[in-house]
Amino acid sequence: MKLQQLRYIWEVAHHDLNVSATAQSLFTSQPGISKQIRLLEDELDIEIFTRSGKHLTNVTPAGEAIIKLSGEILGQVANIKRIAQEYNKEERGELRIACTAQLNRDTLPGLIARFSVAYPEVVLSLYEGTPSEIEGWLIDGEVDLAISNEDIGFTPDVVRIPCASWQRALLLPKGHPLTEIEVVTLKALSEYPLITYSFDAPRGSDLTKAFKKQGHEANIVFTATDAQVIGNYVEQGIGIGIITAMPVEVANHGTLEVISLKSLLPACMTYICASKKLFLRTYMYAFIELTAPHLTQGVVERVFAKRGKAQIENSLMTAEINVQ
Amino acid sequence: MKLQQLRYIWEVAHHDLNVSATAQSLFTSQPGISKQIRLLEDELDIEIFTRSGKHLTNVTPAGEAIIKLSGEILGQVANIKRIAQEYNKEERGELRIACTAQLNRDTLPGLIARFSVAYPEVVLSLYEGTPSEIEGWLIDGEVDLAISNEDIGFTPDVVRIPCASWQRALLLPKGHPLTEIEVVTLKALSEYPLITYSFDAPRGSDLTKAFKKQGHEANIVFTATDAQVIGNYVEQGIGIGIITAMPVEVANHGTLEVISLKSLLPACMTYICASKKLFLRTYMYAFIELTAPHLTQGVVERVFAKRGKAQIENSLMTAEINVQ
DNA sequence: CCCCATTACGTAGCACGTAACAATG
DNA sequence: CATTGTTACGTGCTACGTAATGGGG
Repeated sequence: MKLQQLRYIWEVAHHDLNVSATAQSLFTSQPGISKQIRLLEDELDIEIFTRSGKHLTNVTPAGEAIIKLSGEILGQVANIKRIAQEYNKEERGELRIACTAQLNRDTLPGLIARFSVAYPEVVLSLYEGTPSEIEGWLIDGEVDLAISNEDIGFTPDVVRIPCASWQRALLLPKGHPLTEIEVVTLKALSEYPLITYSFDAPRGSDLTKAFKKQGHEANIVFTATDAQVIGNYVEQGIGIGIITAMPVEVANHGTLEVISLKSLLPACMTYICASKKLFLRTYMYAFIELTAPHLTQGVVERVFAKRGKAQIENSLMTAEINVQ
Repeated sequence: MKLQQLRYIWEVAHHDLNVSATAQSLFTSQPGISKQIRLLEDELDIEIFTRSGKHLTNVTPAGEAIIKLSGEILGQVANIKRIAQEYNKEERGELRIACTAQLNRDTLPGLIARFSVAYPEVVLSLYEGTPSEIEGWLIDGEVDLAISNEDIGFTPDVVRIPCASWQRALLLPKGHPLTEIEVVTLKALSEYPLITYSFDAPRGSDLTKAFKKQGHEANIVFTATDAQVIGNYVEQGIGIGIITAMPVEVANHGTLEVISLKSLLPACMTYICASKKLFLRTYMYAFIELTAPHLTQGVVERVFAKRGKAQIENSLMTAEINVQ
């Protein structure tokens, strides 16, 4: 059994069982992969993939389990490399970050700018996806850190640390009826078409959940990835916007009005997540600390040392800083 | 990076940094290992071992971390092989069991006899050691299952399942003063020299703890590995014996008397343990079930699926059967 | 002076690439 | 017929073993 063989079966399984495509992405030849997989199957005396003629059609149950373990092994091999680099005081390294579209526009650019000044030799890769996709990438070890503002990190092997919370706000055209009301209610909001962020959280957006909880239905007619776009459509009269009160300003000052929904909707939490098995390099701790100043290396190390997610949440909710 | 290189550094670290001895135990040449370690160190650009002249003298901090990860990787590789054999419906396999001396004499022979009738093709290895040693073997993956009657399994990655509890009993020469007393107390026991099992539990024997709890001191003058030997020395008048009321009979019927200590000392619990990361083959489940009939594959699977030791203890203490 | 790790060197094996082949849709 | 996996084959690398070398205790 060779590490490459494990890598090959893992990669093929993650390339829709297409060996040719896998070979291309690994910059090697297709027969090489084919042969190594065959050799591994011979050695283990088991079929990992089912074949129909000249096509890989499926993964056997045994293959399923073996590919999963292979993924963990490859992750630990990557950790060994990280450890070596870290003790070697290498400034170089790699940092793969996943985030949602919203954060990608509003929050990350600033973070990344500051990070890459401090660590110019770290190669940054940024992946944008839905919370579900992000969670999958974390589990598969395809990204190192993830930042999300919807619920994420329910898998036991993913550590989730709350790093900031944002109040929501209502974005209205000037003179809209709701600007006249003293106290805006969910019931009132449910009577207007809403524009908010695109989401695809594995357990549903907490916005829709908040409406449901009071027996109303959020009538979301349009979603966009960032506040600016939402503002534009509010201006067009498509609906009223619900955004997070992020530090970035919406440019449409003249024609729009912002009303805080602090008492009406739950705060929107931003989480930073990583696989519990990841060996964290110094620059990774540094990046986490950039997202929230109280998340020092010591704090994060303690979170990772703990088992059981409940403990983690408790220990951090108290330390959490509420950024408005 | 090759799997063999990881194996080599792990084995060398577990052979007192003696490369020659490691080579012998792996049936390979010493220069081969030496070279591969060097190659790995070159590739990672880091020292794993410190050398003074021609001797390996120490493990570097980085080496420490890398060797630990290597151990986990090798364990998962072993799991892949187990998975392959299992799905291949192989009857063959390997089962390495660790146990304490006491269980090795009194309990295991019967278990193993029954097991090897059911699974004649499984190669059994039995390792006898102190609870501390046993725990180390489990963590290092040098044994698959462990059975211990002292406290063990405090490491987070070790699953501990109670499988039987035994009452303790007093072994006295006929006509001994204690046979006249209606109710034996710890205070009374503390006034006689005691003979009991050898132990080396990581947190101390629960026998001595029981005495301490009531402010007395157990005056243990002699320890032996099994009840038979203890009986012989009780017969010699060296002291009075404290044994577990195991199903095996002490042969010295004529000259000795047995008094139950059920109400005086806590029951002695026997645990079966395994690394949480171990892939359990069918015959391993079968062996566990032999130790306690209520530990069916389904029950054990559920225990392994859970995280956090607290949950495990709770779920099982209730299901536990009290064998007298 | 013994033990031990490293260096030197030769060989057998194997991973990988190119090219031809076969099967699927 | 285009795409994809397998077989065939040649080559260059490398893991491993034997033998020789050198450093410590």
